Amino acid sequence: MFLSERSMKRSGPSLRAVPFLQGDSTVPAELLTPRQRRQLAAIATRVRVPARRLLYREGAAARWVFICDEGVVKAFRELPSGKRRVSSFLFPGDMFGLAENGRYVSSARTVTPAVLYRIRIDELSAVLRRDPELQFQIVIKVTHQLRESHRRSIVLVRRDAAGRFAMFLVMLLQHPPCTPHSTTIPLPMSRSDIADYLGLSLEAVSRATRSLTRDGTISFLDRHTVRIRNRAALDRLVAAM
Amino acid sequence: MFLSERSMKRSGPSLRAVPFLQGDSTVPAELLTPRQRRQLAAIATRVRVPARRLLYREGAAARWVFICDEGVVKAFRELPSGKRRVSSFLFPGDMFGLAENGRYVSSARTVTPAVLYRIRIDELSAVLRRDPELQFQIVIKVTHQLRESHRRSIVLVRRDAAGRFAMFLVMLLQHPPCTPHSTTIPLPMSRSDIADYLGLSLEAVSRATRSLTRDGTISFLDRHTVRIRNRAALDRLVAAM
DNA sequence: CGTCATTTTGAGGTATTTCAACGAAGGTGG
DNA sequence: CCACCTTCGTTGAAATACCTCAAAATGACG
Repeated sequence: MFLSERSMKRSGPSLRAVPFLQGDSTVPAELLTPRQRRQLAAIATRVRVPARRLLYREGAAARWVFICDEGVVKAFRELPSGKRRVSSFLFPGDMFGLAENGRYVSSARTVTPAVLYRIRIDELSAVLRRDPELQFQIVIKVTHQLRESHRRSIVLVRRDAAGRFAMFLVMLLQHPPCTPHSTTIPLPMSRSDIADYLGLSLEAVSRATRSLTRDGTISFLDRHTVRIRNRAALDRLVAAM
Repeated sequence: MFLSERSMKRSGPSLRAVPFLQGDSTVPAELLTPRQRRQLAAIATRVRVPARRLLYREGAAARWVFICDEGVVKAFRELPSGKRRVSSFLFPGDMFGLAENGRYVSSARTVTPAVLYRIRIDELSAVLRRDPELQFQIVIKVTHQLRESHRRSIVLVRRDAAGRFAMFLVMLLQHPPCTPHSTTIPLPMSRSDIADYLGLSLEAVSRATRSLTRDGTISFLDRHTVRIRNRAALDRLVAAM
């Protein structure tokens, strides 16, 4: 299916999330200890996947859970009308493929070339039941993704395309290779992926980017690289709701 | 703070969710065994809360996690503009109050009189680490809520108010006291709560309900009770996207 | 039964969607 | 290396649907 490698080569999967309890970092941190990573690595296969490759299809029998190690993946659903909705982008340290009744609830496709850890669901279940400490980190991670999903709901309700796009950019700043104050942001996904994620038409995204470019808030080095030129203006736009 | 009772009176908290692995039920099932419920009950306080009572405020130090046993609760955030967004309604069997860095990420308020299990976060952490089987059910529950949040994102992107409201009704059919084929649905929350949940203006919700009433899809027995008169039309509306 | 909050209704303004067409980019084969 | 083709992205103009503001009607509650 994919090019796979012995999982020993690396230290094992990592999970990034903000935990329940206070620890004054605002940046999502690595949750797992080296021991826990090795434990996951023992049941994981590290696979290297080219860009635009379908990982699984909505409704298919779910055998594997994935953890993203490098690259970007999108989880999406096709609507009856043929429209597509991207329910989330998965970045390094994100987990995806958690099923419902043994079936995937959305499809997944790589956006860029990616390196993934692929873990059989039954093996993961077994390991988690054996290692409460590791499982606790999974609880934290899933909860983190739940909070992110709630935040996205707020984005989707905004009526202005530029505001939504601005929030999208700030969201990307939370993920590697960005830091919260990065000024250059890679946009590996296509405009229509962004549109499907933000619940806008492709044209609306295009007009929003153009509008932000024209007023000097951002600029494009190329189509897949944004430069923030006026962070204050961007933050104002994000807060204007 | 609230009226509290010995937690012994009942069998303990219940959690409802669709598990990862197949089990051909489409209806969310009770996850916990009687033993697990007793275990949670041992560290939980059962509190009876009047309607419209604030449970906690966004940003406050998070000491407790809640599990809804009876009634309906809303989790919401206030936006800079003063607008309100309801991020979720919590029904019996739902868990809420999971914090980020020791702080609640949204406020919570009872919609109806409610009975809640209140559990100290540190005690819950301790119990979960001690009981992997129980913790596994928590993973399933949080994952379930994550999927529901993703489904809601699809609702929010719809442009038509009537379609969003129709999906809201169908969502309510998933929760007690409804069954998937119920024809009478209680709407305990106010129109503006629904508006804040669906990302619409209060007026848009009102017009949507009126429109659905006029064409005979639904009718109102009173303002808080909907009767589905044409299920096929409702389902068509839900699917039209 | 009166008061207050909630809900409904009306009219105009605004932003996005849709439809259509053009321009740019990337990949393939001659 | 160039031509060609397909996909992706940009731009323009009209239609649609919701939002906002304002006011009336309904219902809840003491």
